[in-house]
Amino acid sequence: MAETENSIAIPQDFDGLKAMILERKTQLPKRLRQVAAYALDHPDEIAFGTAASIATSADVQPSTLVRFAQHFGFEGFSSLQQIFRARLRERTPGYDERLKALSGNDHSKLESGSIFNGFVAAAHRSLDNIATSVEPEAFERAVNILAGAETIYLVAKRRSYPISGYMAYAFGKLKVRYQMVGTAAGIDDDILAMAGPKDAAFAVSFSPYASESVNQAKLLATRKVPVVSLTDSAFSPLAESSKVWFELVEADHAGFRSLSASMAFAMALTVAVAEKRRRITEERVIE
Amino acid sequence: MAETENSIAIPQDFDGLKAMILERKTQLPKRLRQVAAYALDHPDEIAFGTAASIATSADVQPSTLVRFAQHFGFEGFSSLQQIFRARLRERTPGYDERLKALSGNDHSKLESGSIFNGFVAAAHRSLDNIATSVEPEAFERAVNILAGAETIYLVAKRRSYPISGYMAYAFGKLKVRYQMVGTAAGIDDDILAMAGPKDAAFAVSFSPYASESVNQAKLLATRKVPVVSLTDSAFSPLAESSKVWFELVEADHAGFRSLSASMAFAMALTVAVAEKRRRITEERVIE
DNA sequence: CGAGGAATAGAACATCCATTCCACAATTCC
DNA sequence: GGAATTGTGGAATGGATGTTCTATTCCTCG
Repeated sequence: MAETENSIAIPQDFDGLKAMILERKTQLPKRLRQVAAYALDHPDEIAFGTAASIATSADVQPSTLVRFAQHFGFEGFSSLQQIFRARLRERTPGYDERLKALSGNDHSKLESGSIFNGFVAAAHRSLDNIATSVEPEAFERAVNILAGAETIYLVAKRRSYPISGYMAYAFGKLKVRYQMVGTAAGIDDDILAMAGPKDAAFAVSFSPYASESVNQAKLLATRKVPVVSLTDSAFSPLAESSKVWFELVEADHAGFRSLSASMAFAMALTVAVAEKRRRITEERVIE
Repeated sequence: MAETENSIAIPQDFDGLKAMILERKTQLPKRLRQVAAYALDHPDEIAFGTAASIATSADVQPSTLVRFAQHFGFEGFSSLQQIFRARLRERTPGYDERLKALSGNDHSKLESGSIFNGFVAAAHRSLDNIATSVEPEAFERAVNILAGAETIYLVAKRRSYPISGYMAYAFGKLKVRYQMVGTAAGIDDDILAMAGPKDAAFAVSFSPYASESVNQAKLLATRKVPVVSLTDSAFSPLAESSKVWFELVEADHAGFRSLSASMAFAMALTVAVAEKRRRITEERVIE
């Protein structure tokens, strides 16, 4: 038997496959057309089912599925199935278009360009996730806790440090009293000793969790200081010390995780807290 | 062996399962907790993978996966896997609807929600701009300059400080020698006095330009230190001191400019420099 | 109408899978 | 500190899976 298709490219994504199926469906033999119709009508079934179960549903033989896949250039049914699974994986809206737009620009021609593109794409993906992963109610509670605090303690190390660095800058501008923890070594405990129930803390730590940050958050929690935290897993040791915590998974490129979503989150939180404070103060003045 | 759980209901959907896992995670044995963390962090992997492949990824034995499933009342791993698959099934349709849902999501109903949405949107806009505004050739030149330097001096103040803060962290991880300028007051001049033509500097400053940063960049330029800079206007005083400079306009929300694009840029630059260095070193070794 | 070739069904096969089982290690509880 | 219990790793196993092969059926065209 001659190779059915090796001159024309094998579809790499679902859209490409769909287009190819539609293009050829009239020339397809009876059973294969039957499979084609079923595949486009029940893509989820193809993604999750086994060849046997799909064959039963589509009322064909398992071998027909294999032949179908091979007709479109795949090695077997399994490799065709990957296309259907990938479709479910990449559910983020607008993501595909963005990626295509990126890879189409002239950055990719140069050596360092793909690195640049990669990080921009990772940042986009992170931001796409953040809107769904952060619950508005939790955000509101976090804002209330921090807005009610006399002093806000900022806990972050290493990779998370830039985030608290920004918040420190912004809080300063907005005239919100804050205290950074962990800038100079040794005096952290003294600083934390001043914190009390009237204050609040914001801690950031991503895996691998800096043990210092975790311990400081724990210490604050035992001192009845309400802690709001930002982390990347429900299993983060930070979560247990926190009154409110946010799970925020940053996309990565080449193993370097983005900070864009965390940054956006930090900005929003900072400004929302300042805004809330302003309102509280005004109400007090009126009364 | 006694039935682990038949008094309490078996989770029927992903949210229920997630809640139960979080509830019990502290009591879970070591390996099972490992699986729990992996499962919640990589739900897609669980949905599509085989027990063997997942076990390898999560660094446990396949049998551990089965025991994990049974601990939560499932008959075996396969039935637990159904939960993860159902989760993907349910949230497939409607790319367009999803996009709309995002912009009109329930964040906006709450007080602080619009602030949150605003910052995420601003970050997206910034990133959309960055790909067009940064010229690949310039980026390549910047990478070459910094990769050739003995020590990289990082100059940034105030709002830009988090950017150099991240770069310092990443350079440290990547074993690239760097020196931050402007951390402790007073000794900056001494630090800068050590810089020479063999080194290079990366300066970040957005309007209103911190006069310190501008002056330090000037000083470095007169000492023949090549300067790469990131700023937001062609008229920036930084530009004249720089060998290569990038104009990067961040979108803003409520007057607070995003940092997401700058951050992505900084990450890309950092990694690209490290990558280039690695290559240079390898070539030297070969010769 | 009947030969030739493609398409198909169904069985056979080799592979891979989830699960079970058991010996050993770790932990807990007297 | 020893006994009992629980947790863990790794091999064994029975079953199911995707694929291949071949006999048969179904078209098509002379």
